[in-house]
Amino acid sequence: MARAKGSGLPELRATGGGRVRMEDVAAVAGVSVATVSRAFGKPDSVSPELRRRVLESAERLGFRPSVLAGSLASARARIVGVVVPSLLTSFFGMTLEALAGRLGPAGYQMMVGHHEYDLEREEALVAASLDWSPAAIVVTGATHSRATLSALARAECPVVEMWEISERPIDAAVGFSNREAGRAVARHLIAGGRRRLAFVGGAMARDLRAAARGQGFVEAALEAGLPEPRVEVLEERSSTAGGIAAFARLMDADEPPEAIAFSNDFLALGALFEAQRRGVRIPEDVALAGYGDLEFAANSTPTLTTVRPPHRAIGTAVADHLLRRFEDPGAGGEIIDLGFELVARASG
Amino acid sequence: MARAKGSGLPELRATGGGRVRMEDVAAVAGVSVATVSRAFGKPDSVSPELRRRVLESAERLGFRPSVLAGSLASARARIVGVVVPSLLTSFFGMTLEALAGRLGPAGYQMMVGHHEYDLEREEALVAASLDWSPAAIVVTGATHSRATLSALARAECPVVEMWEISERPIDAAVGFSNREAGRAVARHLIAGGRRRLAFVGGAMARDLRAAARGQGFVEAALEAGLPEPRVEVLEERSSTAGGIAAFARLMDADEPPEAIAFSNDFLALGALFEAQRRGVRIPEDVALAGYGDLEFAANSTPTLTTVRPPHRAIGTAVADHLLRRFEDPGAGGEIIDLGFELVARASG
DNA sequence: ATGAAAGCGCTAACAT
DNA sequence: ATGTTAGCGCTTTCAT
Repeated sequence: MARAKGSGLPELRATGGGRVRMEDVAAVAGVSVATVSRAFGKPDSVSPELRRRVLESAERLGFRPSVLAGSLASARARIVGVVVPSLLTSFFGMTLEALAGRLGPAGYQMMVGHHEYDLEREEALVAASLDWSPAAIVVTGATHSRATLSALARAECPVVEMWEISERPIDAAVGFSNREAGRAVARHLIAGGRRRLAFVGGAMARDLRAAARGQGFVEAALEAGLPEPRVEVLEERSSTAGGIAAFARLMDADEPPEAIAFSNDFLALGALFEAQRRGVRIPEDVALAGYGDLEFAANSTPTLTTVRPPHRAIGTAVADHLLRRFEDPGAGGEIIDLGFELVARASG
Repeated sequence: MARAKGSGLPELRATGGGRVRMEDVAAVAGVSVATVSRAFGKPDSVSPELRRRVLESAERLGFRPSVLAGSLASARARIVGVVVPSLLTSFFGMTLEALAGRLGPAGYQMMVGHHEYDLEREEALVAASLDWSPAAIVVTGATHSRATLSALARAECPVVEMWEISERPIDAAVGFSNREAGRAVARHLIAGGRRRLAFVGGAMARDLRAAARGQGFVEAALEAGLPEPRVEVLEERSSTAGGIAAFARLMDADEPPEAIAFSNDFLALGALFEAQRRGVRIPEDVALAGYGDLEFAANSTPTLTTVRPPHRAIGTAVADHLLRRFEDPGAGGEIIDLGFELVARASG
């Protein structure tokens, strides 16, 4: 792969093999590589005339800076590693879209990984992300393995934990209190006159935020002087099938609950399906509440009472926080509580 | 940030500032950087003894190779750029999870971007991906802008188009025929004795695969000698709200259809909700069919007839195809038709 | 099997 | 404002 070296003649390079480098652009524009680099990186530090010439030459040659080389030289890659539990739910999808929506235009790419609520896999993903010297790393939740924690603490970039807020985050946290969300649902159901409550949680052993909601739910019931709610723990996460099974078990008990809260709207949807089959009236016979405020919750028959987490807002806030810190490396982490919203509808 | 240079003493480096480089590991292990590089990159080319020493020293120092530097030096980054329309539906989520599930263990990271079915945004995402010199790039669908097409054609890496198969893909294609899927639904409904058909499509102007299904649906109806199906095009994609509105419009018409196919299960779910409200019996009064075989389709009341696309299989097949080509750079693109499955249930 | 040395393509001091 | 010159931390010939 022959290539003209040194102060080349300002000719167009032959088509074909070999990538176009800054050196080539510099030669054609009649400037140094530093100027070309500046014209792209900090346009204001280059005179309008030269900037024009550089950009024009670059355009003519079809030059695209190698972000790999740029990252290595500047010791910072415009990558943000994002680690979420799953790519299947619209929850994290919303957050990712909001995140990418702000990060993309700012020139940052997302490197995404998912771990199915497995802390060991999270560990591997965090390590893999860190290997790229990312500009920042975003993880989900406030609970991590020892190794993840120390890797994150050692990281030379901003670290944000999202979807849950803890008192002492590693660096920054953006989310809301899942426990409070659980309490809010219980209080709402209790205010509706229900006394025998139940909670159905999907994969709470691994999904610690669902577990936190369940915990808050039970707490609030006890504080209100009600009998301890029955808690059904499902193996799977968020499936209508799980909701159907749990609903059936609960309603077939000697003393069926008067209200059931689910850790996910899909679970509640399953209960709606099963209630319809059984002729159980919602909310007359039993009140139902979900979590997530997925699109169908507002349109089901009956419409579903649920909790709306700040999915998009989390993504936007994380992005804004990071962009601010990229601009001002002096800025530190912060805790941003975005809250949640209880959406009372017909089901309970 | 002081750092010992030259042939250092084989001491442990001081804690704190500065990253551990191969040079440090080499010094401690008493070998050259080349050997350290080989010990990590091609372990078989290093004697067992030295390999052990290198790995041990690396471990002791907490050394992690800079993949940025490695990528630059070898001119290939272990990144796969993946561009999907959306991160909100489990369709692409499934594919992404399957893809990451195979690519991750092989040492490749996914760089994900979404474009909301906007070909211009796809163009930008493809360009941004290419800037990283990825090992491969995966895009969704077979239709792209001129610029995207030429950028992809010029790319020095495998390019795979997924979720649709075309006769002449840019390089490789993994998916199924959306048009055939539409035809299959129509044939199924017709076989059930329905003659007045309708199709409800979400955002078909942009979601070209949904449009292809609609086209196939209409074609099959005409071929069967039926009157041309009414086609309702919705602005939004896949919402129960849209399904409700379309169902209402269709059923309020002078001659309501005997069967309705939707471009998405959520649309059909909305119709189910609305039918329940109106007391319209499914499938007695009107048959309903969806697309996607989302989890709830098997559990709704009534259960939903739908088409199951090979979401996971697409991800796995794309990953396998790529991994094969990474091993054997001589291998070329291929067209992999994974088919789809019509799942007949109670709704139609 | 191992080492020496030359880059990979760019950024960032440091000069001018 | 622009150019010169070191690297960034690896991989990879090419020797030995």
